[in-house]
Amino acid sequence: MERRPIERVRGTQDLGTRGADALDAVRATCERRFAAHGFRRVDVPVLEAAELHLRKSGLEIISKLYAFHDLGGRRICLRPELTASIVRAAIAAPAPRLPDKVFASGPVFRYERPSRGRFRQFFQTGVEVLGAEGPLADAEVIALAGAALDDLGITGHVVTIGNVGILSDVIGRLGLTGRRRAILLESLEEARRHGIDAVRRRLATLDPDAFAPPLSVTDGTPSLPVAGGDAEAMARLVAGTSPGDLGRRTLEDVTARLVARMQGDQSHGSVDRALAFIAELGEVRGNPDAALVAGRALLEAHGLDTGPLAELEKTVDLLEAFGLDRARVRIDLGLSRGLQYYTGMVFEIEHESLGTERQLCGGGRYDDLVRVLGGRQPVPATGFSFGIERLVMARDADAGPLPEIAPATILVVPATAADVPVAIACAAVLRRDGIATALDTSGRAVRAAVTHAARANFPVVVVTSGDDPPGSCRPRALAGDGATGSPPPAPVPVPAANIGAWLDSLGIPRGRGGHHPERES
RNA sequence: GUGGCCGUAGCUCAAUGGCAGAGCACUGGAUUGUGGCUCCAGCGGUUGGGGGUUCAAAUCCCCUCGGUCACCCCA
Repeated sequence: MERRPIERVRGTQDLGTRGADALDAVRATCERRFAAHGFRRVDVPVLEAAELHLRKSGLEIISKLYAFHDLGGRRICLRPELTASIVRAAIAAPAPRLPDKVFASGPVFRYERPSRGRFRQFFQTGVEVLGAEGPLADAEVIALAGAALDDLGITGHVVTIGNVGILSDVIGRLGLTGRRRAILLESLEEARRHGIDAVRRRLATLDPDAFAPPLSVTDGTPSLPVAGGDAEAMARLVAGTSPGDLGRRTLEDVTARLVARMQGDQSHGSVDRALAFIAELGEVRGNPDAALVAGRALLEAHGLDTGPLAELEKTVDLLEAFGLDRARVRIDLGLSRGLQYYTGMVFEIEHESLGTERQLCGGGRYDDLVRVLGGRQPVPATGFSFGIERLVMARDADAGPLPEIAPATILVVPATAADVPVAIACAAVLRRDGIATALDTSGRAVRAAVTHAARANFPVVVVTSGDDPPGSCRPRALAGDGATGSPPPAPVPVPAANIGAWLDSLGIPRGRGGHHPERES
């Protein structure tokens, strides 16, 4: 029989009490902050139809999706994020009133190469505001993320804000649509990191027609080196047309119109103009004041609507009213973020201590998602998600690791084997009093049990015996004001029902969650 | 997905082709009903897994699994 231990699945982690407590504490701190701002908890499935995430995030994401066929032959996936499910649920059961402010937490899954701060299963917590448009809603969620970080004691972070609506606007005005539009939209960061030529190369690979040379007509013989057989056939058709049939239009004019009609938006000039704009847009970043000026200059130079930039400016101004430190905020018009459903404001929060995987938070506005996922009414929406494991790492870096939490406030130890029933009864009384109480079931000597209690950070140990007056026990403080640090005379019996007040007098909290004062650092 | 580094006791690490070890932790004892310190003792390993070279492998080689760092991408 094979006895080799089963190994953990790659990219997952086993958390002991310390790690699990830290994750839970950080999640709870975030959720408390969300709730304090009027957000309400929702919960959505880990399992979803793969179609949900494919439709939302595009086919590119399929390689990172944990997807499989279930026993009924349905295509299922483990969710890679929470937003899509929340929106799906909101379409299925619309909120009675908008805006609907919700938060959700839970594990998500992405098939990626694991590294420090990156796992295949990890926890997210985040908020969504459904049914609210405009800079105020955007500013609120950004500030909410910042407030949660403040609550956690995280200080070494930077908030970067962009707006993909600007580029989206320009691409639309240039008449670029469909796949080409999608490729251009997602190339913002690529342009900055690898240069505009890298984008050009990728576009040429994925969409060979994008850079078709201009049409030319010589001697009445159209030469149309446009890729695709239909273009040639059309050229012959046009060439065979007598000039008299063309009215006042030239042959070239008609051909160009036909090409445009047949090939939609494939005008190479538009693509080149879009690429040039993308290259410039990616350079606009820095502190809010300077970047906003530069952004406005760029848009005006291209004769473009400065509306999206004005919204961005308003968002940044509102952040100050929300109490977010402006020194922490940066503008980056080249920020596009990976997931393609953002339509306006986008933002991310990075932490200096985390190395390559430094992003704590990502979010933005997604006004089209409800429609994309089948909602009948368009619902403007905005939100963000934290990566909780990364929050734990950032918190530890800025404020030191959380102190260990005691298993319980009191460890009840039977004086001898014969005293076990008394100990059980005593523990029950203490718990009824709201005091987290563990029972020592090891059977070891009292001295060893007390040593164990001290090492395990129990603030109080209680020894019970049938020899004491009924309903009483002998408590001993291992922490707090009553701790002496050396072997004392044996404590006197105290009625178990009075232990709560006794704990209060020593400044020891009753529930689990108190920390051993002498062990904190 | 590409490339580099690493993997030895529960944890942190030694052992440079020649007996697999230390500290911490854990268990018991030193006062048979009360402290973390100290002292004594004990427990603890297919050296990630598999194959190869060698008289001899934790050590060298190959494969594989896992971790990690830099890219890519993202929380």
